[in-house]
Order: sequence, then structure tokens, then C-alpha cells
Amino acid sequence: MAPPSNPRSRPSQPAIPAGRASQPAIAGARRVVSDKREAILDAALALFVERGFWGTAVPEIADRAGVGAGTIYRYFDSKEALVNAIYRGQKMRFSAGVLDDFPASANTREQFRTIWMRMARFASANVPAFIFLELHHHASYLDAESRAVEQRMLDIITAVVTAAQARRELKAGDPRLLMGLVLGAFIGVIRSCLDVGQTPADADWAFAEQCIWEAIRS
Amino acid sequence: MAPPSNPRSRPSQPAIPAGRASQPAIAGARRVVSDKREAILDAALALFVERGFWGTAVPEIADRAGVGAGTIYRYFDSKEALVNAIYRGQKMRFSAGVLDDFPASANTREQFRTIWMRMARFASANVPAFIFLELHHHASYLDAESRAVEQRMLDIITAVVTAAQARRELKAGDPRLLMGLVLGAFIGVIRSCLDVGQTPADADWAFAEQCIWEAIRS
DNA sequence: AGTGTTGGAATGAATATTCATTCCGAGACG
DNA sequence: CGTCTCGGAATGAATATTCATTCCAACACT
Repeated sequence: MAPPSNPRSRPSQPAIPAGRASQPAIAGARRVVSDKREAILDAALALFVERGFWGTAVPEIADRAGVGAGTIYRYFDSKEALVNAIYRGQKMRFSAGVLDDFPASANTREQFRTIWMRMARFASANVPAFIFLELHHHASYLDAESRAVEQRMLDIITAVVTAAQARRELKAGDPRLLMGLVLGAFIGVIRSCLDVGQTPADADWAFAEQCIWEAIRS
Repeated sequence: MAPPSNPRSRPSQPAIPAGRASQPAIAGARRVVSDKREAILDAALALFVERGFWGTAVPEIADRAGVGAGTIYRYFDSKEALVNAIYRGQKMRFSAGVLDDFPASANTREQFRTIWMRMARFASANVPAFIFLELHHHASYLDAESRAVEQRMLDIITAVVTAAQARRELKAGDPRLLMGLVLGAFIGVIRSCLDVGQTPADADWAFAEQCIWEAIRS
């Protein structure tokens, strides 16, 4: 009995009042709704960082967000959809923060400093978000689109690196290796600070940037 | 004639028959017991790497290890005790592989190469174990002793780094930052290869070693 | 040696708990 | 007063852990 088919119509979207972009000031109701969605995302992000995806219970997320457990399912189809929404949103924020207005014509030294410092700015201002992205890198419950978001950023940076190598301003070798080395070092810097309960200071970021530049320059 | 000085009197430990090694032919029994413990550790390590701690069900571990679910509780008090046993065991293996017979009197360049290449050797020969250690770094279910094992290794390397800085052969700065940077880069190299389904070749390790040396040398 | 006894390792179905998801009555809003 | 959002108890599946039972190798005693 009870065929697994969902008798209820699929309300596809969480049925947010679908606010026309025509209500500029009076956002009372919509604001509340929107705030709930944000509260759920924020609470889930924090808990996923603390205990991991499988270690976090949905009702816990609801409690921390100050909403009922059922409310979460008004905004997200499932726990997996929730974690994917967080991943995509943060990854795109990160990607935009690093790549928007990228100085494509600057020299390699400048380009590297730009990328590094923008990553540092994002990571310092959004420590939990950055750790979340780190922690869920390649997790089994990420869907194809979430992976695509990641891949898009990777492709862009790969092109930048390859171009710099062609100009002989970076060491020759597999671009993926160089990028993995840089990103790994970046994460290592954060972790070494977080392990002591601090977030890296600007001076730390600048110091590490110089170190890693010397690692990859030709 | 087989001094059976082993009456029934071992209530606390899993009570491996522990018979005097005087019955070469009958080693069967003890072998079986010991193998079960190993089988459980191996199966759990693999599954924890694949699905994470919370994502892995204890009966799954039992199936993979080829034992009954209850048997796991003859060897480990709980799922957490099991993950801690794996962590401690692998961390100590890693620590020994890197630090045993450390060339304390070699110059800094040699010392760095030694540490890096020994880490590479361990990581390449024990990919799942290394990923396990990475994945469970600072996990909430690790107990105090597991953390202590980690700390012990860290303290030793910190001393080496500090000494090298005093000789002005490494860049000045917080040793933790330098170490985090190096370890992070190391992990980044592994990940960049694993993402493509390969393990780093010797040439990759050597290349990365040279890069990172240039990052930290004074 | 042959036979009976026994301690305790091994098992896996049973239990109690926890979890993701659903459901529906109660309000808020217009 | 109809419509729509919330909350949180209800539900059923899944999970960690237990425990009554089976099984076997090593004595004990002939």
C-alpha cells in the first residue's frame, strides 16, 4: 500500500509570495518569509560546519533557526536540497568575490596577489561559509549542478594559470598541481589560525601570499 | 608440554587466547581473533573515508568486515571508540613513518626534504589512511587522547622549525603559520591528483617539494 | 587416546532510540 | 471568511547497541 508516488501536487517552489519586484518599501510579509529562509540557511550552515551533514538532525536546524521542523520543508524539498542550496549560494558568492572584475591585463604577480587577497577577504569575513565549502568539497550528496558551479570557477582560474605559464611567469607543470598547491596552502593558513581560535590577520595573509608566490614563480 | 599457565582469568580485554607462543601448529585460534579486530578496523577505515563517520552504519561495517554486528562491540566499546582507535593507530603510524630516525643534525634543506618525502611515501602507500586522518582532523567525536597523539607530533616538528628559523634558514614568522602552509600545500597536491583519480607520482612530489621549499626558505 | 565439561568468543534478531519527512489544526492577513 | 503560512506532534524507516543463544577449542578425568 501507500505507493511512494506523491499524491500532493508538487508545489515546485516554496511558494514564496512570489513578490513582484514592484513592492519597493513595504516588504513586511515578504520580509518575514525571506528572513525565515535566510534563518534556515544560516542555521544549517553553522550546524553542518560543527557536526557535518549526516551528524546534523533536521529538527536541530529548525530549533536553531527558530522555526518549526515542518517549515524547513516549505522552503526546501529535502535535507539534501538544503545542503545543495547552501553550497551553490556560498560557492557563487565566493566565486563572484574572487573573479568579478578580474584584472585580466595585469601582470601575473598582480593577478596572483589579487586572487589571494580576495580569497582572504572572503574567508576572513565568512569563516563558517569558507569552512563549509571546504568540508563539503566533493561530498556524495552534492548534485550535478553544485559540482558544475565549482567546475566553472576552476575552469576560469585554470585558464589564467595556463596563460601565465605560457608567458613563463609561473613554473611549468600541470596547472592542477599548482592550483592544488596554492589552494591547499591557503586552507592550511586558515586552519593553523583557527586551531588556535583566531582568524588570520592581514599581515598573516600578506606574509603567506609572498611565500606562495615564491613557490610558484618561475 | 605446553605450559598452560593460562586459566580463565582475563575479564577486561577482548581476551585474545594469548596462549604461550608454544603451539606453533595451533596458532589458528589466535590468528582468527586478531584478524577479526584487524578486519573491523580496515572495514571501518574504508567506510569512514567513503561516507564519513555519521554516514556509516555499524552493521555496514560488520558486513564489510565479515563479522556479526555484535562482534564489533566485543572489540570496541562504541562506534566512537572504534573511530578513535583507528585515528590513534594511523596517526601514530604516520608519525613514526615521518619522525623515526629523524636526521636531527642534517641541514635544513635536507630535513625539509626528508619530512616531505616521508610524508609522501606514507600518503602514497596508504591513501585511505591519509585521507581518513585528514577527514577527521579535529572532529567532534575524537577524544582527548586522540588529540594528544596529534599534538605530540606537532610539538616535535615545531621544535625543528623553530630551530631552523633560529639558524635563519627558514623565513621568520609564526612557526604554526609556516607549518600550516606546508601541510596544507601537501594535502592540496594529493587532492589535485585524487580529483582526477590518480595518486601523485614521484615526480609530482619532487616538484611540489621544490616549490614549497622556495616558499619557506629565508 | 577418548569422552565430557566448560569458559567465553561470536552471532544476529530484538530493542530502544533517533531521524527525515508528513500532516493538519491554528492562526495571520487581506 | 477564504487563503495561505506555521509549528510541532505524528509517522515510519533506520540506526546503535544489547543479549539470549550457538559454537568451539582447550582442559579434566578416565
